[in-house]
Amino acid sequence: MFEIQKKDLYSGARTGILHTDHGIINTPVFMPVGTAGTVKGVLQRDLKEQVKAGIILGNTYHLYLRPGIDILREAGGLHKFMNWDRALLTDSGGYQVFSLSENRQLKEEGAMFRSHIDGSAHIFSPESVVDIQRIIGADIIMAFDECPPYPCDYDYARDSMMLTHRWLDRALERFNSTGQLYGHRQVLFPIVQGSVYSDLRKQSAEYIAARNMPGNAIGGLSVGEPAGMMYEMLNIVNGILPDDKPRYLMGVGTPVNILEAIDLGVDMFDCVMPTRNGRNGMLFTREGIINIRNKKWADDFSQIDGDGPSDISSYYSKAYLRHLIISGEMLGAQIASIHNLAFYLWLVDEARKQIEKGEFRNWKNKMTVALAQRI
RNA sequence: GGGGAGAUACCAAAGUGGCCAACUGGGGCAGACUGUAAAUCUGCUGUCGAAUGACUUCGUAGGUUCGAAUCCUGCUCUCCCCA
Repeated sequence: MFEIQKKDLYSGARTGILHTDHGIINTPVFMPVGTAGTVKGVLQRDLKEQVKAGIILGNTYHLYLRPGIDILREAGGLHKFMNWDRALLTDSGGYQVFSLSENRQLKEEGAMFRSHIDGSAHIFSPESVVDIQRIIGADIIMAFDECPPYPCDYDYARDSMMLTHRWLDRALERFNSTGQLYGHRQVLFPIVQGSVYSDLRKQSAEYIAARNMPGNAIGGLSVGEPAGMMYEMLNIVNGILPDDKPRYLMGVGTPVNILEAIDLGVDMFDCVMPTRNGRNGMLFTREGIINIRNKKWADDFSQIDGDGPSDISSYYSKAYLRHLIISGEMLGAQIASIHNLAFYLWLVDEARKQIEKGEFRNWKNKMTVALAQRI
């Protein structure tokens, strides 16, 4: 499924190709988040033509609650339902165990949720989450895990990690005893946990590596811990996870986080930041971060990002986009989302080119300074 | 011409003797957002100061009172009803 093309001599960075039945994906890759079967505010057409996304995310928890698995099955899976013929990855709902923690109870069997929509009670188990993801039909599906919060004491982190491991083995059993429903291949990625504790991360990475799955994910990071801690954990984990399998860092992150993680050997990313922060007026550019709501852009009629990552980025002016965002116009959210996503895709694509040229480290060091800047 | 109501900060609008530099919306300015319960949330918004605080404000000019956005009088302006 995955083949490495080029390894950087001076860092852990590498380029690769990920094969799916919905197209091949060059790594490093950024995957736009489309929780409820839509990347918020962005047409599928624009995901292809402007953003140039080869793979996007959906979320098991959200899709299970609405529209529900019956509709998804009837539709023939999420690809058909949303008319997306490129690759899909579904998150398992593990993150919702974390983010909706007030509405949930954890047990060995699984997690009891209360729907954020109507308060109704539901149970997710490692098995049922595999079943649901079979019905959704994503190319890559995720094991059901617990994403512990930060800070998190050692005992909780250890117990949580071990629960995630037990859940993984149950998920694998279910996954291996069921098949795809729609004629294309599905693979399951397990998830490394262990909070910010080196020995737990090591233990978890070894456990996950031993399952010999087609790809491996790293979860439970960027939940509030300092970035340095995240890099430290990545360094440990990536030293253990097999080289010849893609490594997916879940939920990360800022452009700088992504470049640092690529440096440490991560291949796949997703994050709500380009879309959510875009809707809220934050734009990512090569020169740094723009808060387009700031008054200083009111009469700046230059392109949002001249010579930028998408046609949209150069088609509209900063002053116009500011006006739209300030006015709460939905076109503003669309433009900002498309631009930011295109920027993220450009960033990882450029990283890939730099790795191929053997100049990744130098380029990254230059870029991280500019990218973190507020302009 | 007669009768009535009103004038509060950028806008709207509370407040009717001390807890008022003045509720609340909106607007403005800034911040947050990392496997999306987020087109959401937070802070500030008279002047000066990092702050304790100081100073100037509730149409306008006076007055009553220890104390006035609030009570009294004159003036200016606005709106409504009748003719």
